[in-house]
Amino acid sequence: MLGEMAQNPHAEHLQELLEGLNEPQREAVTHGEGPLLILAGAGSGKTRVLTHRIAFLVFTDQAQASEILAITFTNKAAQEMRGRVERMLGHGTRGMWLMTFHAACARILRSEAERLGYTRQFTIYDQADARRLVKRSIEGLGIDPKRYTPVAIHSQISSAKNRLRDAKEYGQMVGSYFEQTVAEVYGVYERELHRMNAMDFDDLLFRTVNLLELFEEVRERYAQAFRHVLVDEYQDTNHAQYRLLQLLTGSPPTRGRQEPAHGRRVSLEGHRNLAVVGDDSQSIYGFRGADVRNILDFQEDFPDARVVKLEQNYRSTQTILSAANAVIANNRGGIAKRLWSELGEGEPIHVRELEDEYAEARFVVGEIERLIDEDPTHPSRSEVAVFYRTNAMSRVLEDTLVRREVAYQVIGGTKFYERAEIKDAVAYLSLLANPQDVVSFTRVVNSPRRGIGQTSVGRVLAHADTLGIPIWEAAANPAQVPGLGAAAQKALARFMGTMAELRRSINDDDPIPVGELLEAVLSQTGYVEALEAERTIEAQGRIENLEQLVQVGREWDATTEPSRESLDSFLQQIALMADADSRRDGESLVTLMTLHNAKGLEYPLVFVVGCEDGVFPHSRALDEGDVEEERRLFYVGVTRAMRALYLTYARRRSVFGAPTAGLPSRFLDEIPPELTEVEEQPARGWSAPVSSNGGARRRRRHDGDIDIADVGHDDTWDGVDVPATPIRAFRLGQDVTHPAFGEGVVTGVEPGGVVVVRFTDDGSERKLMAEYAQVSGH
DNA sequence: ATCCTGATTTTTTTT
DNA sequence: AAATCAGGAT
Repeated sequence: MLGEMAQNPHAEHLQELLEGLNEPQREAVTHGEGPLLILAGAGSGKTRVLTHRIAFLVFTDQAQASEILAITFTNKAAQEMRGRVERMLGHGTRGMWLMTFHAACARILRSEAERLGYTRQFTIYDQADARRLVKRSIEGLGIDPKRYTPVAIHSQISSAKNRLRDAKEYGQMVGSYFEQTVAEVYGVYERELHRMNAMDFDDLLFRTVNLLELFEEVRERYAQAFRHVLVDEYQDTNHAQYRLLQLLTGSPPTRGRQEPAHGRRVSLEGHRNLAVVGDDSQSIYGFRGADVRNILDFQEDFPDARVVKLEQNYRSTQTILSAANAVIANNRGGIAKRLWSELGEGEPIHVRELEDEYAEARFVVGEIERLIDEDPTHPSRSEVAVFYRTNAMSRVLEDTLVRREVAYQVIGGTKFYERAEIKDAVAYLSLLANPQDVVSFTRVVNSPRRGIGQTSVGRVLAHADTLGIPIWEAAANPAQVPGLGAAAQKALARFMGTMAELRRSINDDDPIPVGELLEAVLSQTGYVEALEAERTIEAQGRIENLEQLVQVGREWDATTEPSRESLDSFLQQIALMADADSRRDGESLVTLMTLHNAKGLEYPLVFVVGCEDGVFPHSRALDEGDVEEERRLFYVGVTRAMRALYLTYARRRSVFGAPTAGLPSRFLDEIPPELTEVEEQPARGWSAPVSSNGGARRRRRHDGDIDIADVGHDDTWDGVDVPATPIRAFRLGQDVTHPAFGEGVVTGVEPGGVVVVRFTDDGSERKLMAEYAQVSGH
């Protein structure tokens, strides 16, 4: 290898490339042909290894840029990795396939779609679209969607697809009435998708596997095109992805655990140049079909695989690592590894008990402010991250951050592309691109309202069904639709006239840029006009969102040649966009996200809130006995922290609006006490008005206040029993304090325990449930 | 066809 | 507490 390097024209680059890598890292980077397993503990520099390896392969002429397929977990990660590789190579990497599994599959399918009976304009349905279609399939079969919810059935179908089982195969192995129902729905759903020229997320993987299994020449073509395949986050791959890698790299003979043969057997000869990177301790996507065994069994799959373990951590203090090691040791099995760091002990892990989620948020924000102002290193807000188990938990944090005027960003939750107006606009484009797209049609046909209601839409759908024609064709001839009223006919004709005109602009020889098309759609369909007519702040916000979308379209046009294709790929990109992709760094914003979204990231200062049993580990995981995945998630959270780690829990937290008592997470007990610094709040009565020193000041109850109910456990303070959450009666004109909204005055008391409060902070008037809202009187 | 209201559900986590 | 949904009124 060294001799090879000496003669290499890129020799100086190579040397530079290997400098600063530790021994195992270097081994992984310079590994030549054949299978390679990199077991990369958290913070051990795996992205570095991946990017350096890609550059190494190119510099040593083992692969052209275009011969590399590198799979990452998010588009953002792919983007970042591409940037790094380009800097190392000193030139662009056009032609290198550096993307997510889903994006790579969509791209392959785009060019081979006809072989599977699709057109290249096929639509990609997201979860919500897919669910809607599942619901329709259920109803179409005359099954009560109350009995079996679309969510439950879709999740069964999804996991079947991840296991590469089609409806027929699924139907052959049903073991319960529920599964029998799923099998029937699955069959209808499958047919409907195909008829609509549409695929859901799982199909992207499944259909690509189908394609490669059915057409040996296609498989060969791609297998040869990708001389080197690299996969990041291998511990979170599912069976379909595993099979896909087999097909591309010519992988192991059938493994014992493998799913029963389906489709035809393909000989799996290939170059076997597969390098996977992962950490079984960070496998956190089991719920979505990820199978840790893929990484655990890699050495069985490839007995000749080179295995490299990266155990030196360059990210965190030894204290943080020791805590992580101790916690994860409670999981059984797994690949033994011991993370260590040269960064010194650092500060202890801060564990804090707070009264409720509001106190918790106040503590977190207060601590962030304190650190930014007082810490000698003067960290920027961008160095701070707050993690939580579920998206809903961001709300209280956000309220507090807004009130204290701390700039922040939230990753996830309601995504930009999931907002109704954005989905509508995109659905218009989808329907224009794919005239068979029934889901988009039903979404936009009466949005804005044009007098085409459910019944009329149903008639058009049924008509298209019976004739077996695309929905566009059925709708374009309203007179032929049986039973359609005169008014509906007219409205539909008018709508389809507009659509036909728009469609002409994309089929022209001189195709319209995406940005312009979007603008044309929004104005000609009357969408923006309808919003303007609403004259509400909300509608104004929607219009602004749409303007943003048009801007995204324009940016797309700036980087893409206008062609019929560009609309298709624009739609594909939007469909596969993830929350994590919107992350901005270096903008001095505190970052809020779920623990799942935190994978692969690092921050100097990390807060993990809601460390309570039932919250984290999540109660549902406890029910299902899957604490180990939750523990891995905790492990992921802890190992994101570089310098300081705060773990907080609340004694009381509102769940579904009802106060619930909580106990510290079992994971906290698993951290050796000598690594922590614990501060427990003195027990406190109820949520008293925030005193500026944050102290727990006991408030006296008002004479005449009536407790309607006692909720939660009793706490003791000063030896006096105080109900945890007393419910009180409110009087008009009374001054009150709300933990999130601040000071206010009661302007109304309504039946059913509702109080109306006008808040001084923002002048807003809000109706609050006295029973649940944490309002305290003065 | 559309709007309103009361009931019911929602919280795992996401490409 | 908020969002979604179904059923009924207009």
